[in-house]
Amino acid sequence: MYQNLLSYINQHTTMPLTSVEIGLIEAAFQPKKLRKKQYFLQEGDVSKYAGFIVKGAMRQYSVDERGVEHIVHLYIENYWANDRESSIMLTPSKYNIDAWEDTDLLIVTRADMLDLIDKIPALVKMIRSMDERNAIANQRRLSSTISNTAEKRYEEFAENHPQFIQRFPQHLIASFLGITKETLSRIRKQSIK
Amino acid sequence: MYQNLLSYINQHTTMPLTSVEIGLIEAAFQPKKLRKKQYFLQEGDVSKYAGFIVKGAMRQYSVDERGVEHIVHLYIENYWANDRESSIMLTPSKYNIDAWEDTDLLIVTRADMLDLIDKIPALVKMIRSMDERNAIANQRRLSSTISNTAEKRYEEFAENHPQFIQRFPQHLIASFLGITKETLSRIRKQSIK
DNA sequence: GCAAACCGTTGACAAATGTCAACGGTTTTT
DNA sequence: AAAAACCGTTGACATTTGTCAACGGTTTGC
Repeated sequence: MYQNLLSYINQHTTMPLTSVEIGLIEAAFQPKKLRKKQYFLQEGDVSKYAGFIVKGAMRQYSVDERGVEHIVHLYIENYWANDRESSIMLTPSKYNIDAWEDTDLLIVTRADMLDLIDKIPALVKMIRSMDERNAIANQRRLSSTISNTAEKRYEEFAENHPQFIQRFPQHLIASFLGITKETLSRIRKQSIK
Repeated sequence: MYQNLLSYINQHTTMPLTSVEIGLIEAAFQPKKLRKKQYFLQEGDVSKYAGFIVKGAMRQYSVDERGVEHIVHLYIENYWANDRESSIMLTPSKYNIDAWEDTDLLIVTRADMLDLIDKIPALVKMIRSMDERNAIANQRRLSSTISNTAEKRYEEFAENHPQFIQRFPQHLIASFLGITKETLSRIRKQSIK
C-alpha cells in the first residue's frame, strides 16, 4: 500500500529515506478507499486531507449557476488530489472532488504534513520540487488556454497526456479543456480527415 | 533599494531577519534598471535571473505564428518576474518579459537563490508560502478561464486587481484575459448600461 | 435479463468572439 | 511644432463555439 508513496517520495528527493523516516510517514498517512462516485471533498466543506492516489482515478470540478460541471483537474495514480486554497486558507471549497473509478488513497492532514516536513529534511526538497513542477504545469496549461484554439488545445493535451485520454470519457476531457462535448466531438471528426 | 525586498521577505516569514542574513541577501541580489520596452528575457534565451520588482511594471507574453502577442503575466511592485520553467529546466524560454514602464529590479540567479535558502532558514518558509499563494492564484485564474464567459472574467479581474486596470492599457488586459481588445471594448460598453 | 443510465455523435440554429478596416483623440518622439 | 506611434472605439462581417433535441450503441445496476 505505501510502496507507491515511498517510491514517489524517493523519486523527488536526493537522499533515500531512513527506516525511521518511513515509519513516521506510514504513521501520518492513513489508507482510504473510495467507490466510484464517492466524494473526497464536497463544495462548501473545508478540505481536511490531501490524498495521494495509489490506485484509481478522480476528478475535481465546480458546478456553475446553471448546474453545469467544469472539470478543473483530473487525477490518476501518483497524483495528489486536494483543493489547496481551501486546505491552506481554511475556507469552504468551491469545488467537488470525487472518485471516477474505485480508488485507493493515502490521506494526510495539513498539520501532519507540516509536521512531517519539519522532521524529515528530505521532504522540504520534495515539496519544493513538487511545487515547481506544479507551477510549470499550471503555466503551460494557462498559456495554452488563453493562446490556442480549442482544436490546438486538444491536440496538445492528447499528445502530452495520452493516459488521460484513455482513462476518462470524452465529455470530461472536453470540460477539462473548457469546451462542450459536442465541440470536442466535431473537432475530433475534423482532424481525422 | 533593498528596503522593499526585505520587508517583502519579513512579511512572508515568521522570524525577522538577522543583520547577517540581510548582508547575505544584499550580496546575492543585484540592482538592475530597465527602460520602458527593454527586455528582461527574450524568447529563445534561457532565463538566468529572477527579478523582484522594486518599482515599475512589466509583462510576460508569448508571440504566436501570426505574430500576435498573448500576455500571460502582468507584474508591478513586489512581484517576481521570471519564467520558472526555463530557469528550472534550463530550457530556452517560449516567452518574452519586458518593461512596460521604467523599472527598478533586484535580480538573483537560481544558484544564488538556492544557496540563500540553504543558509537562511526563514527563506524556506517564504518560498513555500510564495509557492502556495502562487498555486492558489493560478488555480483561480485557470478555473475562471475555463468556466466563465469573457464578461464575467473581466468583472472578476477588475474587482480583484484594480491596480492592474489602472496601470496597464486595455489591450493588454484583454490579451491577459484571452480576448481581443475589440471584444473587451464592447464588453465594457455593454456593462456600463 | 431487462430497464436505466451513460456516452458519443449529428443536425439546425443561436450566441459569443474574432477579424479587418477605419476614425479621432491622445501621447511620444524627433 | 510637426510627425509618428499608440489607444480605444465602432461597424460590417466571418468564424468559432454553444445550445438543444434526438439517435443508437454501450455499459451498469438491480
